[in-house]
Amino acid sequence: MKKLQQQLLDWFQENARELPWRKTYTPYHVWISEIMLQQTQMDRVVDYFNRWISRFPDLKSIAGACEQDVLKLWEGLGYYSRARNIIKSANILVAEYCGKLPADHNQLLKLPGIGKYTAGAIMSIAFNKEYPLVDANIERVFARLFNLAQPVKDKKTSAFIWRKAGDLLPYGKAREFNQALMELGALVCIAKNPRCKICPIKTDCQAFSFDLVAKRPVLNAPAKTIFIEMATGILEQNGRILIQKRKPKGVWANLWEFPGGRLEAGETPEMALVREYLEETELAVGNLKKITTVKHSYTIYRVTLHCYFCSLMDGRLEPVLHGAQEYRWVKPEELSDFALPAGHRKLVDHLQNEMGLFM
DNA sequence: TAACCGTGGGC
DNA sequence: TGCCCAAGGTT
Repeated sequence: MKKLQQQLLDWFQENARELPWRKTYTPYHVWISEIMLQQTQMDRVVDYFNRWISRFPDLKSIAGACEQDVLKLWEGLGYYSRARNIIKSANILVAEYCGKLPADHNQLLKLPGIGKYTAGAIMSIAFNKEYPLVDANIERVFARLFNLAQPVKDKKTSAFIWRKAGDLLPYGKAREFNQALMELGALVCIAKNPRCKICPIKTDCQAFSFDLVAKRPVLNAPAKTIFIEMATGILEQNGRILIQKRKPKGVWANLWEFPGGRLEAGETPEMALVREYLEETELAVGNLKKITTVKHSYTIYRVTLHCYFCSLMDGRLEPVLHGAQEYRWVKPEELSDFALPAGHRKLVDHLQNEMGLFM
C-alpha cells in the first residue's frame, strides 16, 4: 500500500467520530444513514437515525410501514422523497431480495433513492467491497490534492475524480478508506478555513504546495436566492383547527399544513390570506389576528411567513379542496402527530412556547 | 440537462 | 445578520 493511503487510514483510525452506524456496519443501518446523510450534515443526522432505528429496527419493519409515520419521523430533515423512497425500496427488497440489501452494485442502483454515490457507499461501507464513491467532501479533498482548476461539477473533472477515487482504493480497505476521505473532508479539509496544519496528507497536496487551497474547489455559481412573502392562517372552529394534506407531488409532498400561500403584487398579507383560503378551500375567513412572523427558507427561497388566527365568516362550513388532497379538523394537541413543513412547525412551536398554548 | 427537492448551523 | 454550505437523486 502506498504512503498516502496508509496515512489516511492511520488518521481515520485515530480520528474517526463514533457514530451509531459505525459499530457493526449492519447493511440496513448503513443504508438508512447514507440516505439521511444525502445533502445533510452529520450532526443533524444522528438523532434522526437513532429514533429511526428505535422505531424501525430492521428492514422488514420498514416494509409496509405507514407513510405518515415515516414522514413524521423525518419531519424537519428535509428532502422528504428520501423517506418515501426508503419505504418503496424496503418493499422491493422484501418482495424480491429476501428482505436483505444485496451486495450487488447494479441491483442497488435499481432501488429508488440509491444513485452512484449511495450504491458505492453501501458496497464499500456495509460490505467492504472495492467500490469508490464521491461526495462533496471527496470533491473538495481531491480538488485540493490534485489542484483541480476546473469546476468539480464539470463532466470531465467529475470523471477524473471518480477515476482517482477508484485508483486510490486499497484492496481490502474500502470501508475504512472511503470513510477516511470523507471524514478528512468533514473535519480537516473543510470548505472555509481548512486546517491544513494538521492534515495527514498535506505533503501530497498540490493546492497546499502552491498556496491555492482557498481557491479550491472551483464551484459553479449558486442559484440566485429568491425572497418571497407568504401568509398562513390557523382557522379554529369548536376547538378544532383546519389542516390540509399537500398534494403527492412537488415540495412538501404529502405533508400537512395550514392553508395559505404567497402574496401577489400589491397584496397585504391579510388580503393574500383571505384570497388563498377562498382559492384553496372555498372558505371565507375573516377576523384576522396576527400571531407572529416566521422566517424560514427552502431550496432557493427565503420566506417571510405572516401567521394569523382567523375565523369563519358567513358561508360554507366545510372546505372544498383545490390545493390539497385531504383535510381534517384536529385538536391542537393532535398537531404533534402530523408531519408539517418546518415553517409551519415553527409556528406551532411559537404558539406553544411563546403563547403558552398547549399543542 | 438543468431544475427541482429542505433545512439549520457556521461564520 | 446574511450568506454559504452539506455523506445526492430524480425527472
